[in-house]
Amino acid sequence: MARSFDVAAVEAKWQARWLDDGTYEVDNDDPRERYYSMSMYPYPSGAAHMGHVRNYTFGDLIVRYQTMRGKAVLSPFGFDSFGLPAENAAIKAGSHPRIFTEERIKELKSSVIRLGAVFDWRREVRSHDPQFIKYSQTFFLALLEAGLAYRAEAPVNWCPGCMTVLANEQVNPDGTCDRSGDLVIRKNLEQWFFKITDYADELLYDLDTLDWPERVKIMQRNWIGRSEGVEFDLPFASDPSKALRVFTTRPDTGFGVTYAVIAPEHPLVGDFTTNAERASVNELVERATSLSDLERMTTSDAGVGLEKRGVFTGSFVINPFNDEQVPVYVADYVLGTYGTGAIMAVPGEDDRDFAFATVYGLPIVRTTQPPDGFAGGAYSGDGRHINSGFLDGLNVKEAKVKAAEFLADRAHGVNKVNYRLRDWLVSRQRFWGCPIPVVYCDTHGIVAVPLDQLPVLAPDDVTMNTSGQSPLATHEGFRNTTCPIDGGPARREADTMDTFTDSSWYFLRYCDPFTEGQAFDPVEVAKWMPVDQYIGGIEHAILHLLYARFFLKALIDLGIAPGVAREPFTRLFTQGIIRLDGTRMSKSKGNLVSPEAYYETVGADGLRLFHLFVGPPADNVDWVDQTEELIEGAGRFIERVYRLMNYDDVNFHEDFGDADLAVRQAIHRTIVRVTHGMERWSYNTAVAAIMELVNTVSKWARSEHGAHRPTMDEALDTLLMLLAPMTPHVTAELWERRHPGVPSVHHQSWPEADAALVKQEMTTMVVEINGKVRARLQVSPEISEDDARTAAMASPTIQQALSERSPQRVVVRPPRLVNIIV
RNA sequence: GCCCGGAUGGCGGAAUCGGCAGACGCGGAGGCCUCAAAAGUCUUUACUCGAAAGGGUGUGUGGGUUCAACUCCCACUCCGGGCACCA
Repeated sequence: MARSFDVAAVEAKWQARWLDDGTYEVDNDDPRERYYSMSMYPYPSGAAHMGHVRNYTFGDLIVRYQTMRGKAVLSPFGFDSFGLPAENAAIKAGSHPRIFTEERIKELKSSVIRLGAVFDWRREVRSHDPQFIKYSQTFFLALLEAGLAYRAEAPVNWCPGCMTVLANEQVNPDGTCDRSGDLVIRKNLEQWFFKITDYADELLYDLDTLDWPERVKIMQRNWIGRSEGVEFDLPFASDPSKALRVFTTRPDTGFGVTYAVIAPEHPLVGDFTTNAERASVNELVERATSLSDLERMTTSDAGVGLEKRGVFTGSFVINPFNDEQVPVYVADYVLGTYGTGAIMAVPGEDDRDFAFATVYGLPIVRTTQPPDGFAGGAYSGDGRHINSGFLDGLNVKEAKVKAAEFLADRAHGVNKVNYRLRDWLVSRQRFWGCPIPVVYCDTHGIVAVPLDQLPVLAPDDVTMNTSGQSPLATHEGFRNTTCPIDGGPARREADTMDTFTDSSWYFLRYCDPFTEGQAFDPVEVAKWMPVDQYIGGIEHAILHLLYARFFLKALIDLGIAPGVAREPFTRLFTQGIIRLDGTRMSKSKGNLVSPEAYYETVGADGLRLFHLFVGPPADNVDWVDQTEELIEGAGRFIERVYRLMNYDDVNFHEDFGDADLAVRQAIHRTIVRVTHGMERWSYNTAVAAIMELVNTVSKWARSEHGAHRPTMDEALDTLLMLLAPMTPHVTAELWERRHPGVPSVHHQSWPEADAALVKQEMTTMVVEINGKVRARLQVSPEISEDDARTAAMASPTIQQALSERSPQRVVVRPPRLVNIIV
């Protein structure tokens, strides 16, 4: 496209100026009302791709808009610079991940600047910065001291591809690694955990206070998986002094218990197994515990026709509800890590139990009356209880209460809440992460590295192997140290922390990276927190957002972070993804579209405008052939604005006429529409409103009648201000030309609409006959019901359409509509 | 299987409350400008019957509520996403 101005030069000029002038730097003692807007800090993967562009376009629009609204806007940027890709790339290239990472940061940073996105770069954060490491380690030790970080042996998810353990959150539902796609296997290892489960309830209930997309909240609720139930004893039939403890959410179905199941990992498996059954039980236990989760699940998938696997232990327990003996099975569909690791099985009301009972020929008893026509197997809905002794006739809710009381009396029953959420496993057997700052001493065990010795930094001369051991473990100089307590020989922890630890507090560092010797001054943090608007990808709906919420709550409770808000992100916005050929655009898929080429044609402004206009920000964008034309269209629109500003051929006149008044009204109605769009993430309609105004003004200015000059000035200035957050370069340039020596358009106050001009003096009223539009009348918006009726009936077209017919009923809704029923 | 979200012209999408369906843009068609093209500009563009005036139909499908439904209710189809032995 031939441009009437040098887009690249104009954009370069303004980008340099915003940086040089520190236009978007904001001080902590700024007296204006505060607004904290941030996008999720990116993993530095090199030059920005279209997904970044889209993300930062929205973020930048908010920063510039809120600034024009008179607020002190905190707009920070940083890099999530620890992580596996850099380490793997460094191994491949025989280089160091730091070198690799810092190159990528440079690329990404410059392409973010090239987009025209503005930040207070003095606050830039990098996870691998020694200062940042120091404070991550400080927080680890604070959690350790408070008992919120602990070391335990646990069956963990081990990814053979990544050569590290993973958090539960990083394992896909099919049992593969979220990152590498390898099949994750189970290993028993000693690992570090953060006790996020202490905060399960708060993490659940505080979701209600957040202005977040509902689906993100739902995902977190499901992930936390709170469930209320009863834990109670099933006594051994052969030795009533011993019992199998089980957890259930449906104590009301107790009369339907026809067997019990114990997980293969359960410590009492041996006690239950009779000699006759020992061989088959051992075989099942061995198989179940050595299988990957994927294999374990695919061979026994619940209720979808695949056979559940289990064996009879030879023992029986007594159902306290009816004193009947029921057999105990070992089966791999019961998890050792949830509840008590054992269940009462109710095939009549539970799908999984039903499937198992069907295969093993176990009795099925219904205890809830299903509705008429119910054709399924297990029925888990509400209904009247049957076959249930003292519970008969009650509904589920009533029966639960009574059954729980009964169990409390008879079977050591207690009400119990269980969560799906597990503690957060933070150890990683990798190099490129924050070292865990503890040493192991033969005498004193786990000893924290003293604060004055932080940060513990990894040495550079480490062989980045992929042996499955932490690379740091083989570096003797690092590994061998002395015990801080007795000075005796000790070994350093060789694992590093999950990088989600870094992203759990970086937003606090942004608030105050200036105070020496502290991660941040809580007084300064309190000025900014919580984040007013957080923007990022839906892929972080659970992991990052849950961890960060936990971390802030913990830091507040430890007295480290200020307690101004126990939730870090008041409003969350998750923008849509960009898809190419139906799949998500990503570096790993190699289907990236680079923004570079567009900077040469339509500029960053054109690209930004396209992203704002193409559809609702939350929606996904399919990158198709037509997309190029849409981007061209955005560029064309900017051209039109540019030309409109250079109004050589306009016929100006002095008198203010009706046509000029109409333009003033259009200007002020546009202000309302655009402001509205800005406030509710409806940028596509805000852009449309501005386009309409440009069309109106163009037509008017070139009309024979000509334009009233002050009105033209008002139109052009307003247009520039409304567009400024969207296309910041060209608007800054045009504003400067129109108003030399006056502060930039970005320093102007957001325009306010004049209510008198927004008000319509005439509006269109529709007249319908039998719900079909037959006439449109111009009426006053304040028209009375009677006048509306009279006007409608008097309309010639209506008269004609009615002819002989007489209205049976007339619905009048002034000033919008009159509907005549005949 | 369960839970969310969605379905509107050739395309992206618009329509605070139940009250003018299709704003705005892309694409298409035609005109102007031009030696010609590009750029620009003007007109037109849901479908359909009609020469026109004018009429009919139309927001995934089928029902319902209402004077009036893209919007509310019920059932279903398809698409996207999440969860999936958590007892």
